Order: sequence, then structure tokens, then C-alpha cells
Amino acid sequence: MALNKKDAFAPPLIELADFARAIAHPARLAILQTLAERESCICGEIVEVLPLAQATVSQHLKELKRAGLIQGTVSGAKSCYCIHRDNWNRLLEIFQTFHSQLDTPLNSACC
Amino acid sequence: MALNKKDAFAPPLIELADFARAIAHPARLAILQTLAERESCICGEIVEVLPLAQATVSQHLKELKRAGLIQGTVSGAKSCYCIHRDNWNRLLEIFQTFHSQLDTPLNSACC
DNA sequence: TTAATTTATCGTATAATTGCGATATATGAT
DNA sequence: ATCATATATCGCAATTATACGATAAATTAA
Repeated sequence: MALNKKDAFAPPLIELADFARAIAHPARLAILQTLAERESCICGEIVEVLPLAQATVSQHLKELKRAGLIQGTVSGAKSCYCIHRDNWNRLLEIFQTFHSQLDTPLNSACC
Repeated sequence: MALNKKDAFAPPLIELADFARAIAHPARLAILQTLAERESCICGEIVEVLPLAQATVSQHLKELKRAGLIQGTVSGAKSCYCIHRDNWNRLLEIFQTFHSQLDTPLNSACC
């Protein structure tokens, strides 16, 4: 955009929007699923599972890490990832809070 | 992207990712908030509240409408918007379902 | 009818996202 | 030491998103 206006909004909105952006791609949701279903925190396995090139998967992993939804550590030549449980739960919490704040006050009569 | 790979993923993931994308901008979250706090379903009022130009707000409204999170009807020269309660609740539901599916099976021991 | 108001859309510019091949780097195996 | 494996990063291309001024279209007010 010409100018980034995101910072003009309230911090809670920015935080939720940022989390939402991280999960706003089916590949990243699939990564989270894969990390969850296997007890070991794979990496190359994710590349096998997803219909994407290794470089692309690495980028998605980086984005999830940036948002704090996963964490990764190097173990030898391989890289090990897993879900960051605290932040993953926090996302649910703040979205539930936001959602309930938008509950209809009186009636849901609308336009 | 060179080629859009999103369709290569499971429909539930695509649906959730699409909802997430719609709320992945603080302006759109602010719009949802504004629509919720006023019983009347404003439009020009949103422009007054947000730190964005009218054309930009209109674009964000269009995006929220595309995702099904709001609905709008024309009433005279003005346009009236409100939250699409069914879909708004559905988003919460499918995210909660997805989130619970990723619950730790045994231990949360990680990398 | 004319003027003002309201909102959607167009056109444009800029920035971010997505995707991948190629490469660099580091570890593990031989 | 050499080779294979694993992964992050670079560079590039294509697409999409963000933002806004200008304009169009329709309604309301005068």
C-alpha cells in the first residue's frame, strides 16, 4: 500500500489481525495439523505431505514462527518444529473474547 | 504467486483460511466492532470512525461481504451494513473445532 | 430542475504474498 | 576428505492486497 495504516488501530486489533494473517493460508493450517498429529516435530516430513516445494514450505514455516504459533529448534542437520501451545491457546482466547464482544446487544434486527 | 496452490488443500482448510483472511486486517476488525456496537447498521459512520479514506473503507466492506461476515442492503442513497450472525458464529465454531483437533494427544513435549 | 450527499467503482501506485529454482551452509555418512 | 542429506535463504516472477483520488450513479434536499 502507499502507506501502512495498520498502526493507526488499537493494539488488540493489530494482535488478532496478525494471528489471523498467519493462519490465513490453507498450507499453514495444514502445517499446524501435521505438527499436531505427529508426536515428533518433523520438518522434512511436512514437505513430503504438502503439495509445495521445499522452499515454499520453509517460507510458510517462517511465517508461522514469526507469528509465534510454532517454534523450531535445530537438531543436527534437521530442523524440528512444533506448535507453540501458549500462543496457540492465546489465539483461541483472544478470538473468543473478540467474538463475544460483538454479541448482539438487544436484538439482531439488521438491515 | 506463479500458480495458486490453495485449491490443492482440503476444503475445510480453505474455508477457515478464507475466513481468517477476511479478519486479517485491523481495519476490518474495527469495522466489525463498529457494526456491533451500534444497533443501526451504519456505513458512512464507519468512514468517520476509521482513519481511512472512503474508497478504502468501501473496499474493506466489500472484502468482508465477500467472505460472508457482513451483509449490506441499500436504503436510499445510503448503504446499510450489519454482521452476518450465522457466518460470524460459524467462523467461531469451525475455528474452535480446528483448534481442539490440534490438542496435544499425549504430552506436549516438543523440540 | 439543480445542487448536495452518499457510496461504489475505476485507475493507479506501492507493497506484500506466494511459489519455486538455485544456492549456501551445515550436518551426517562413507 | 568426499559425498549425500537437510534446510534456510536469495533472486526472480506473478499475483494479490492496500490505499487513495477521481469519477460515476443514484438519491435526497433546495
